[in-house]
Amino acid sequence: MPKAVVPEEKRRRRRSTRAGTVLSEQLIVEAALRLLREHGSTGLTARRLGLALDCDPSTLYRYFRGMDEIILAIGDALIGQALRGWSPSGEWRADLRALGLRIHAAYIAHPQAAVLTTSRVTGRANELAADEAVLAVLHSAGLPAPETVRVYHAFIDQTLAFAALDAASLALPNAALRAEEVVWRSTYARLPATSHPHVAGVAPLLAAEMVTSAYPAALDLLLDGIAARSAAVRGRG
Amino acid sequence: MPKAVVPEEKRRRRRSTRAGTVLSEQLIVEAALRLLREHGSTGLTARRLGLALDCDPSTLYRYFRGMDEIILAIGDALIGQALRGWSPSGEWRADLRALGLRIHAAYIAHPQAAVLTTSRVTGRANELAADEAVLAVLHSAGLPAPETVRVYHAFIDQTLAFAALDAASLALPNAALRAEEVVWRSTYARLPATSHPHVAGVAPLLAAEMVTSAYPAALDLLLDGIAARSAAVRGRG
DNA sequence: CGCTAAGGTCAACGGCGTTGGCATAAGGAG
DNA sequence: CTCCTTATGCCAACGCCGTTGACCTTAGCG
Repeated sequence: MPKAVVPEEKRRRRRSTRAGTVLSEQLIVEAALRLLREHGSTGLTARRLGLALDCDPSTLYRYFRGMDEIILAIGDALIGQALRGWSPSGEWRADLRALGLRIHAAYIAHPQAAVLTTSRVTGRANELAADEAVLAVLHSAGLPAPETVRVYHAFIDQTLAFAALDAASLALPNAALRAEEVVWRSTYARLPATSHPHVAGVAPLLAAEMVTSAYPAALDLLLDGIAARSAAVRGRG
Repeated sequence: MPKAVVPEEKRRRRRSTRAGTVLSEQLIVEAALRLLREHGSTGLTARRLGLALDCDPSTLYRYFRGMDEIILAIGDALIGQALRGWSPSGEWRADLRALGLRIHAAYIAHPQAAVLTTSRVTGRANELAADEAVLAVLHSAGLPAPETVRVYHAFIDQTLAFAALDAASLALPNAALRAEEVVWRSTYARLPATSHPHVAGVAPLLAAEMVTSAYPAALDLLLDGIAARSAAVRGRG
């Protein structure tokens, strides 16, 4: 086994596999994303990856220290996509909203991958860029520094948390997904008004609401909260 | 293998294992929680559970259809703990805040278990009771029904999503946890002001803030948002 | 008291991540 | 053009995993 994996930019000798293809980190990550989409969030295995790339599973260890490092590389790719092409407009509320929706959307576009990566912190370039962008936008809202940091934390964690939660629903195997739908349509819709009056009272609305993501609504509520504090600060100051 | 697992309340014959202990669903769930706490969120395996209970792993299949059903039973137990002893005060904001913090706390008390269960919907009794409680509280805030449902969704998903995210951090293996700490103290704290001025500007505040949960702050912002809308409705109505 | 079947045990299957040893060919040095 | 080094591929194996089918034993009912 390699004591240390050769970093991608230092690779000189590129042998081809028995099938003739030449491997690379990028190729592996792309294959992994494909496997995840096709086989679900538990469908990414070294053996399957080897099968998809037509190489021996152990070959992967020449590129990554283990399966976990492959997962981190996938997460890095996702967060990179989120901010690609974004630039601030100068209006803090619109910018914060756009940032949140973009990050959320990037994860949701690959739900099975998101499930594995959303709660991992890497400290890599794309993550840092996102944090800087959010703090820059908040700066323009005019809050004092401690409040800014608190709001930043709430905003970024809420975004990641909802991405993880929504991804988990989307990534459920079909069988489990239908089981959940059945729960909503049968259990919740037929709940007797005597025992659960409030649920029963809004059951049809619930059935329609719960199949969508609550993130946009939660984001807007959060932004309302920030706006209220920002206004209060300006009123005092 | 049993075609159908005998439900707990119908069990008559209770043989003891070779070790003399008599099994039950509750005993198994308790052992599972212990294993999770001791060995991390990936440390719950049928073989280990058998070892802990001093029985053959296959015996577990007399009580649960598989590992996944054991995980659901664990989740059910957690959400049961969250609401035990709670009762509404009548003041919607205080009640909603208490409910959110209680559910969050119940999951956080068992982070390794929470990681496995937070994003699962079971439609079981405790889950329904929690939903009814939240809707009842929101009803007293005086929002129109569609708005109530939207706010309910945002509230409950925010709570579960943060519980999952925070649990994931707490449940990290010690090695990974220290690695993340190092990222915060080294990467973020030493970021040059030229490339990341806003991060650099609040770096010390960040280091202190990011090791805590953002849920209370995010919850308060959400409540602020709800209060603003509730006030607007009352102003119009 | 004797029968039935619930609930225990055992052995085995196929799959997993990971590793050490080995073969081979890429690419620099002369 | 040839030789040497070593990066990078492959193979076989280890010890886990969840799950299953066959078997045995004993609790509890008639």
